[in-house]
Amino acid sequence: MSSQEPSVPRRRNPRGQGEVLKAQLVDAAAKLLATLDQPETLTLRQVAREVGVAPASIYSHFTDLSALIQHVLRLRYQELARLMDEAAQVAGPAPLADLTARCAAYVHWGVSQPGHYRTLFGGRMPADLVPGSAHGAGAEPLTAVVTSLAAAAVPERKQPTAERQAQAGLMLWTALHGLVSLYNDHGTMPWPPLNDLITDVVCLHTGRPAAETASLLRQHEGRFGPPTRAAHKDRDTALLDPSPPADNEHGITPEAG
Amino acid sequence: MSSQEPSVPRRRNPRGQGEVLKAQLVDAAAKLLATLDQPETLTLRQVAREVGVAPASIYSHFTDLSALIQHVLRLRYQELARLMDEAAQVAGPAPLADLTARCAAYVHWGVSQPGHYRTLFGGRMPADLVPGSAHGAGAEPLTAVVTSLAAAAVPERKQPTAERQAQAGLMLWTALHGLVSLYNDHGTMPWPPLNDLITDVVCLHTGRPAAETASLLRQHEGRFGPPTRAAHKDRDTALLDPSPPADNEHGITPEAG
DNA sequence: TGTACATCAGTGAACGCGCGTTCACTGATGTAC
DNA sequence: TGTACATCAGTGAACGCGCGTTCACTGATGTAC
Repeated sequence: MSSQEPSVPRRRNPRGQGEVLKAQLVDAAAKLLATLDQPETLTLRQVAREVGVAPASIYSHFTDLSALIQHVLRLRYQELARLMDEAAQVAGPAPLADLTARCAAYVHWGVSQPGHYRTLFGGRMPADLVPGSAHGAGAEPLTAVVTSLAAAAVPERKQPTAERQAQAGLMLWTALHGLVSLYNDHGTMPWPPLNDLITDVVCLHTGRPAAETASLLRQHEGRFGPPTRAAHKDRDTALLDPSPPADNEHGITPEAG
Repeated sequence: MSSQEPSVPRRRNPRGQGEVLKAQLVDAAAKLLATLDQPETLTLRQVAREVGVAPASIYSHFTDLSALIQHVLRLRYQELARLMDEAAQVAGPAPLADLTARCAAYVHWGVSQPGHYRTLFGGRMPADLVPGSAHGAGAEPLTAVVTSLAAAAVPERKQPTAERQAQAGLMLWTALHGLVSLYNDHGTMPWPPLNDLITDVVCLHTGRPAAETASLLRQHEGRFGPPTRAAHKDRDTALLDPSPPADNEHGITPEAG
């Protein structure tokens, strides 16, 4: 779709504005990572085509496709951290509100940008493209969740040691990650509304009643767009219930029989 | 390592034994899917090399690389279903024992065969290689877990409607999936023992006390090998704690700074 | 005011690679006569 | 018992593709004299 733009062959940037192309490359790579069915197959030539530039031109700005991708990665981690922090600020200082807001922001970001989520947390990028160190920025938002969970848990669930608190946080993170991953990868399943699932996760891990979390979640309505997925892949798999539900907007029949 | 075997150039199978190569191809593909860092990049020529055969020879037995992979997929789903059922049989008829056994089998299979787990549940195989329909066999073991959970939950957690039971099962599955995925993808993190995490998941989702599940899990010791990962990737990422713990067998320092 | 020059922002063609797929083929072996 | 033939189980070379990377280059534009 955006692969050919021969109509406007792109004017060369004026002298001193070389950085403009760099920004365009970052934007194009981000768009492709978000869009591609398999972000891990992103190629240097795809980025060049997207911008309308010769493949060799990328080397003026990045040593590598790897350097470009890592640049985008860092931006996405920052974006996610910012979104989670903003949601928490809107929610107010109460621990459960803080936790709910952060979890909701994480999940909604993950399902609205499946390609980016996969790139950051899917562990699928080739090691030579994205070394482990590139993920360091992912730690910050997660430690915030651990802290928040420790404060929000119901009294009889409070974890005595820091180690137990870390494990509880880890469990919450694995739950959120599993939710986003399966939601993105198996889109044709008859999923309940996303907010119901987020409510469930938060309740399970804090011990707080569902009504409390659910009403907190309603505060955020509109912040993350509609509670249902925006872009639906019809290539996805149906594991639990292969027959499409009648009254569900996710019920697209897979054409592969 | 197994890429070159020119010493024994492979004897052609005798007449009537053409199916032998077919089995070898399936074995080789399975081995590569289990071994490869990125199973989704498996190529037809890799399989041919692994067996020591010309790439064209594969077409005598499968129309496609896709057909070969789908064949392997079906076998893996069957294997996982069998392992979960066997574990449940050993555990006995008590609902919590049944559930714990199935969950433990799922998680241990997933972390002992990261490549296969990714292939089956990672949602990463290109759509043209693995259509959604190929995952149909994954439904059976999961519905068994849903049933088991509905029976094992503590009285005040019993879900009233079938719909709510399905959602509870979905949540349990997402938790297990998140656990296996993160464990496999972020191996350098200081993970607690796997059985502690399985215990946590089962407790969170049933409401049963931890001691009960933990003792049930001990029954299975030895069934799944040691509770710690067998093969450790040092390319993995460190999200929560980048510094290697002193007394932890997972603490391999990533060399990428 | 004119002009030589340096620099900037890229280009275009080429390279070698591994890939999926095709096609005509080969050589051993069983079988009919 | 001998021999022509059909079949089986593959092979080997070639194709066109997209890829990352390299290299010498081009053409506009600012700057020093």
